[in-house]
Amino acid sequence: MRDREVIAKDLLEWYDRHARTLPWRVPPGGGTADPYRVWLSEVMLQQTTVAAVKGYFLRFTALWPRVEDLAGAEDAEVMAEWAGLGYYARARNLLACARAVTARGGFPDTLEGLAALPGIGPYTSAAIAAIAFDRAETVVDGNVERVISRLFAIETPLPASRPQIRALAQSVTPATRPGDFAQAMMDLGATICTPRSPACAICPLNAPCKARTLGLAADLPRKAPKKPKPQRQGKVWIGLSQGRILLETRPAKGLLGGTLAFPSTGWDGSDQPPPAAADWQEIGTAQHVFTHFSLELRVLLGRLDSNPQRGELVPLAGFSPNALPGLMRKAWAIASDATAGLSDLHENRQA
DNA sequence: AATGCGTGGCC
DNA sequence: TGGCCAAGCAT
Repeated sequence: MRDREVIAKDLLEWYDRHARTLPWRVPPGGGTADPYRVWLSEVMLQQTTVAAVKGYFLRFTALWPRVEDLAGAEDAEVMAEWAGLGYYARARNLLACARAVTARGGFPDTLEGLAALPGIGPYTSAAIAAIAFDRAETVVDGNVERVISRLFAIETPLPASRPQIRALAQSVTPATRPGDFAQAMMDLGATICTPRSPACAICPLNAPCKARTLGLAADLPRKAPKKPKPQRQGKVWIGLSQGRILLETRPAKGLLGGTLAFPSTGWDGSDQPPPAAADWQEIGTAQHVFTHFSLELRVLLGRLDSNPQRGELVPLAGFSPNALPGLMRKAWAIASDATAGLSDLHENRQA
């Protein structure tokens, strides 16, 4: 048996004993999983931790058990359920994908067919093809990049090393149980071959691992230096009027695209006046860190004198901060604290 | 090819 | 505590 085959065999034996139990997962050797659940979980897991995804996955599948159910949901409903998970383009693409899949009568079962759908790229198409359709596709995500970089002691920094990593990952992908192999690589990366202080002593691949042999495991993969994060500033207006609160749906593209939000300005490239005349008072500052900048958002609270020029007044009784993205939840929390004595806000807030 | 795009947890 | 990191995709 060749070295590369031994790697797959040893990893699958480890997975048979140590696979994590996850809501979207079929036990090792249990065959293929429901493509809808595989797809939904993989999209949610893009750049997102398992711990953060679990609750969202359970709520989505309870609300929409089949892809046809999700396809029939309203845009705003899906955005509200996604709120807090981040990377909101995923939610918009999720719905577009569900509708495309429903229109064509089910998920395509090939890499190329899957990759043509919105929100499904090289990683996700390979994951669905392998896990749901038992195709011998090679899945390359952040875990696989780390495991392969160490296994073969690749010292070229990411992202330049990607082509080499992909070729080596393909060379260890087995023809049988490709889905279990993909999930095994990810479990290994998540639990043993971790970014810092990898647990080489209990790793099923420690014998063939070149980085371990060279004492380099914790130093790989090397990465190109990151750019500094600029600091941005902005304002957000939380407007109240007769038991209603002023909200708007953000433009479909760009920062927090398509999410429900309080009107704001200055931090996202926009430069806007207050959305309405009101006794605006600055009550605090929300601190938030996005992928490529940090933000100080000054929170203004006011009672409207007249109808707003943008946004929509929504009854407080029908408003839940859970439908807002994280940044806007922080702004709301500041307003909520500042008005602890005001009945207007709190009689409807059963936190 | 490099950049834009969230959030929470970790040490 | 601030930087780093997590099952990437679109453009």
